[in-house]
Amino acid sequence: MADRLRANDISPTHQRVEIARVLFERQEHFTADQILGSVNARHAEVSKATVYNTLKLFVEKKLIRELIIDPTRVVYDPNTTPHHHFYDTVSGSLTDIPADQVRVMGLPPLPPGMIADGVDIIVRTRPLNEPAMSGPTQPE
Amino acid sequence: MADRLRANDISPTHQRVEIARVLFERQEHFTADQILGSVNARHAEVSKATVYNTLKLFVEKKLIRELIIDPTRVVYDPNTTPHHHFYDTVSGSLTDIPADQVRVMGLPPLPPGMIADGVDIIVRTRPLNEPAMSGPTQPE
DNA sequence: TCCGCCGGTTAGACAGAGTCCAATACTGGC
DNA sequence: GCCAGTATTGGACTCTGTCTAACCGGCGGA
Repeated sequence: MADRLRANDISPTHQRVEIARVLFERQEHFTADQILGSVNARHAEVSKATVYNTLKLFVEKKLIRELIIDPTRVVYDPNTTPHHHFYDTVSGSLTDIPADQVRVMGLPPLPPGMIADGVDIIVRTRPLNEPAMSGPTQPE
Repeated sequence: MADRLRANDISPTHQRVEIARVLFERQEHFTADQILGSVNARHAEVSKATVYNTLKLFVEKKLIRELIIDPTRVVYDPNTTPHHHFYDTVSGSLTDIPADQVRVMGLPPLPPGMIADGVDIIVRTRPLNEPAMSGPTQPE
């Protein structure tokens, strides 16, 4: 794991390795808070500030992606292959959609002087029986 | 404007009408805070709580849409025709993309027991010269 | 060995968006 | 005009994320 960080130009401190371990061993979507909890679960030793610093660093170095989907919290995604998401507006859970099958056609040209930074597709879903969507996210 | 609210099953109180006026007269994207400011620009007449209550109500009644694009604040969109967005990650500005030309192909079937609630496409852009963004998402 | 540098970490204060609550004001139907 | 139910309100509160200033520790140089 330390090597993986080194390969991405990140000096592998103890804390960073712990955080990377949480992110990459279980290939899931995490909030900063969940990572803070997971890392400190056994016996605690990473601060909130470091978690935020480290996540920001990992995003910069493209080890993870930041997902803006839930109005209340940012989610970090250790899967950096191109993909999109199903978002269950009731439970708040995310499911990956591999991008290689997906094709988007008919997008207009970018505004002048701009270049694309990425295309995100979010398919919002809800359980069949659920009355309707009023408020997103009801975690757990 | 009162009629427009009544037509959507909303009793048109003064506050709601004021808020609706801000949203629909200028056809732009607004944050809750901007609306609070706009409505109270002349002299204070609507409280923060009411702005949030009303926006939530309007979303429920489908007079406006909620856009989750910026990590720090929700944006409300008075344009309810199907459309997507360019998002300038540097300036934060949003531009509409009419949906009628856009076609998405190859999406996998929904997870079992789920129905789609909508598909959002966000094309993140940045100015040509801008040194790259530390911010959101980097697919493709 | 000792020293000083410097990147990394930290606690806790802080900021901003949004929610909650209990009291009060208003609206609409009669 | 009265009343019941609905809407509004200020203010306290929560939560996520940021900032700051102190501190820690590894490493190179003398």
